[in-house]
Amino acid sequence: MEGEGSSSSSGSNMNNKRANSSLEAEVRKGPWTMEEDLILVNYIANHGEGVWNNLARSAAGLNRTGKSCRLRWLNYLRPDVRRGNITQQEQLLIMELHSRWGNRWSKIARQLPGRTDNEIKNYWRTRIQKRVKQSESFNLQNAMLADEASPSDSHTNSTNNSMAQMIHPDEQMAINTDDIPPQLSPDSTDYFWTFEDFWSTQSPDQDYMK
DNA sequence: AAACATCTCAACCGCGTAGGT
DNA sequence: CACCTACGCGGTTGAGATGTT
Repeated sequence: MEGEGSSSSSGSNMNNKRANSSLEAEVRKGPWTMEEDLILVNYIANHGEGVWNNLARSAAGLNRTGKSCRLRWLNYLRPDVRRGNITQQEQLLIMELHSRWGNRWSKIARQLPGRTDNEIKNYWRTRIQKRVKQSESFNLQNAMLADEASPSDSHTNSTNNSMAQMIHPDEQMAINTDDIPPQLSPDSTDYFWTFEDFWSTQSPDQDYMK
């Protein structure tokens, strides 16, 4: 279904070293060079973005697929791409939107100007999801301990504090809980989690970045 | 200082879908 | 309606960076 041959090459032999093989004349893969970036930026400056396969064919000196060009532009070269750490505000928004929409990264990214779906997806997987998993096991341990200590007492009550209580007042404006449906949409069950899960692992002054 | 482990993120792939013929 | 092409999305990979022993 794709006209640019993505299916014709095995994913297991596609890094930079391999790109310098005899096949390079056909299509380059792997990390972009500064020269390639310049060619792409100049071409888009002159012709506008879109029609990526045309671009890939027409831009002299650029032996990339249209798909690769699109990705490079959208995720890295576009002037309005924000680079650098995700702010705490952005993090909260990502968490809220993910709880609402699941892994709809491009949809989430549209709510964060300058951030790309790829960046948000990576951020979620490497930072947030990791903490959620940690907190799940942590909560499980706590639950077991609580059951041993006082079987009649519900340990779940402790997680029923509203998220607003745990978030700095400045950040509460980013969260409109009225917009959050009572339950997730059916397609988001893979990554169901709660803010309580996340914040239970955080101390107030903790640095969220790296 | 070296070896090993873990993390990050740019880039790839496969798939679904929209639009044109 | 069937087919083809192009685009966009989400999942995954792996090289390089960073941390730990």
